[in-house]
Amino acid sequence: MAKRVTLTQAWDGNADCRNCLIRSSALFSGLTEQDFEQMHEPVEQVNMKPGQVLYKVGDTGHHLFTIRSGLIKLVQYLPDGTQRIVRLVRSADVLGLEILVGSQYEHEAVVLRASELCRYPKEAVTRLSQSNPVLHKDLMARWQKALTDADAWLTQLSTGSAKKRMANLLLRLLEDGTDECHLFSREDIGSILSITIETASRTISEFKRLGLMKEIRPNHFHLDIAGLNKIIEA
Amino acid sequence: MAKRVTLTQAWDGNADCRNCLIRSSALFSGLTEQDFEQMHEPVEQVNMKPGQVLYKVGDTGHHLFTIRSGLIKLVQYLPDGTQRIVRLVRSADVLGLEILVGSQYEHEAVVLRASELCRYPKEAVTRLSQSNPVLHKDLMARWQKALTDADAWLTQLSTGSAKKRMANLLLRLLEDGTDECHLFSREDIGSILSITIETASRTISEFKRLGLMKEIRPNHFHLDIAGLNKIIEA
DNA sequence: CGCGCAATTGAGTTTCGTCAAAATCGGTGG
DNA sequence: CCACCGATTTTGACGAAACTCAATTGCGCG
Repeated sequence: MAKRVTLTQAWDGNADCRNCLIRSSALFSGLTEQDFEQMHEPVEQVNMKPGQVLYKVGDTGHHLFTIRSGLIKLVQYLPDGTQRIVRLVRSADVLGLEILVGSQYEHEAVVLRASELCRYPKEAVTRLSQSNPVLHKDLMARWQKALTDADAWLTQLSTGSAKKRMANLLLRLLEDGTDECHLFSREDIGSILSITIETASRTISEFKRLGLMKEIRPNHFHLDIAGLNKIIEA
Repeated sequence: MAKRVTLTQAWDGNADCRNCLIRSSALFSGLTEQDFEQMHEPVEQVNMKPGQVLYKVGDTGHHLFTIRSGLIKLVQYLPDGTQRIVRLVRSADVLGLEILVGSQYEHEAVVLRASELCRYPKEAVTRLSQSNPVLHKDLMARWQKALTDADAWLTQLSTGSAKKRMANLLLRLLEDGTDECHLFSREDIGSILSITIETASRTISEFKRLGLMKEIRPNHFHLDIAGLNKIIEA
């Protein structure tokens, strides 16, 4: 699953980071050649398929990840055993920041759509974040983004009626630039919105009936953006 | 509201930070004398009373705060105008981290219980976080704590039945070491748990009837911790 | 073709929100 | 000290929303 990169290639990796097509998502785009030479372990690229688990709650973590493409869910479990999805991470987000502070992951990270990740050794991130101001600033920005996302998750997806929550989720899943979106299983939708799969299904059916969404192909929808916004504001 | 401290006194402030009784809550406890000398603006202590507003959403922020004592709510507003409390901050927490990245506060910060705060100039924090490894690490730890809190807020206070949420809230409000807790207005409880004030009131009444909580003095309760935990796990 | 799993739909129950009225609390002024 | 006022809280009755349990449909895959 992880494509090994040798130490010399790590400098190629450097070039990769600095010229990365998805530069905004690479953590190490601001690093110098020196920085890379001091790394004991190279940055590796990891490709994962839907359903695979990147890490679990309580795993001792040695790596952080950024997402180049794809979609991953972060899950936590409640005392009564049910699961709750607390965040979706996608291109330009980081996974595993928590291990810079503690040593264990706090979520279970499960792949929803085939994903390309970059894997960074914790030790290197810790050390370089102190010496490299660009990485330092970038790291803070990503931490803050995660926090802002968490707040939005709470206010948009966990507050109000099922219809409002669903509308918010749909709009949030819009492929950028279009008015289309992919959906995933009703079970995942349920544990995002904190509703049952039946309510999720019924709400979607109702939206289809109202013309707020049209199914183009299985789980791929065209959305009536204005209409959904009306529901949210109502 | 802000007690001015002169530049010379800022060095006293240094001593204060380093010997702070609530050391864990002071941001600058790891700073050197040099660090303090380079500061253009001193650290100030701010005292605030219930109801006062520390900052609002969109305010341009020049200061971060730590809480020495007291309790503050962070509020965001929904599209339909209702408000949602997204976090409670208390001793050892930081407020306003977001301005290290953006420039505006993302919440409205309102005092719930009389609070003593330390106020740090953004500029100093930004600069020192790069040069001082202790502050650097501390800052990351606090950012992560905010994120962990946000996740727990979601799973414990925004998921499940009103009874479970209320039980979680009560246990979370326990004064440490005791089995007692203060409550605040039903309206605040409502916008923490995302329920109406009526449901909040009814749930509390029911808990009292079941002997899960006894009102010692107004809004001050003795809790049946084991009993409340049973509700959560059910 | 049929099996298994996910999604949908239906019926009945529970929970929660809404609207309205009563009770309680805190403070003010007579 | 008490009476009165406004605001908050509590309680009640009703309706709407969401959950539960169950049956049905639809779909992918062997």
